[in-house]
Amino acid sequence: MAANLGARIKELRKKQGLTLDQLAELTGSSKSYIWELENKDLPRPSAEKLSKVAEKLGVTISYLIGEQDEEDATDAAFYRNFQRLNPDKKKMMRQMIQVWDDDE
Amino acid sequence: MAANLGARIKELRKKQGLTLDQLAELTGSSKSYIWELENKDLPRPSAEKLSKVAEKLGVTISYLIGEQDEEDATDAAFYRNFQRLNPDKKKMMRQMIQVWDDDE
DNA sequence: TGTTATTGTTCGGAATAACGAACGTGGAGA
DNA sequence: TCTCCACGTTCGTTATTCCGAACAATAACA
Repeated sequence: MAANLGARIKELRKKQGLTLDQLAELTGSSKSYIWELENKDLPRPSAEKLSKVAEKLGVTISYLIGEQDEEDATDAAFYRNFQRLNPDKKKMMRQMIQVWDDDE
Repeated sequence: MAANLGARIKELRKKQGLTLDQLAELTGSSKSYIWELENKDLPRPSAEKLSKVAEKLGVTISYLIGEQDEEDATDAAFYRNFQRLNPDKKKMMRQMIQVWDDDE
């Protein structure tokens, strides 16, 4: 599972110009463990740890685990916008999707 | 962290009328472990396991861990439905939100 | 080049995730 | 009441997480 979890973390970390130590500090982990996440064959981190890492790197856990591909990024962006809507507008969107969900 | 993770899992499981065995089967876990998640003082499940549990229960990991409140969970549910739409419908939703995003 | 920080890597061990299998419990029906 | 059966709980074991601290490599600059 997620043979590329390490690669994704490393890529995002470098993109933000962070060292292992810094990311470790930010996420309440040790740098040796962050290194393991990036380099070990089969990392199976706790949801707690990975959640913090994902948050600091600005992605979701699903993305890191590999359940989400690049294409889903567009959807994720839509979702962030949706969340900012006021309750009335959210409600309208929900109703709309309800209808569409039924056909097909 | 997440003193209520167990409570949330149990609540959602019951709401769906699932037994420990059934949820275990659905998520590739043992029932004894699902029980531990629900009842142990400080469960610290792997992202992998929790991800599957969250998926089957129709919520996000963040919600289970307690980083998300009820409203966010509703939004997340909406999002999952959205993702299942075909591209055309997604596009319409995006356009709609675009307009609404502009005002105010 | 030699020296000093800075960053990355390895290692041993304590804590615990996750399992299977045994055991307890409550409720439906005879 | 007694039996059966579905469901929940406990327990012992193995593998893995996650840590700190030591060690290695790289960068920066005289």
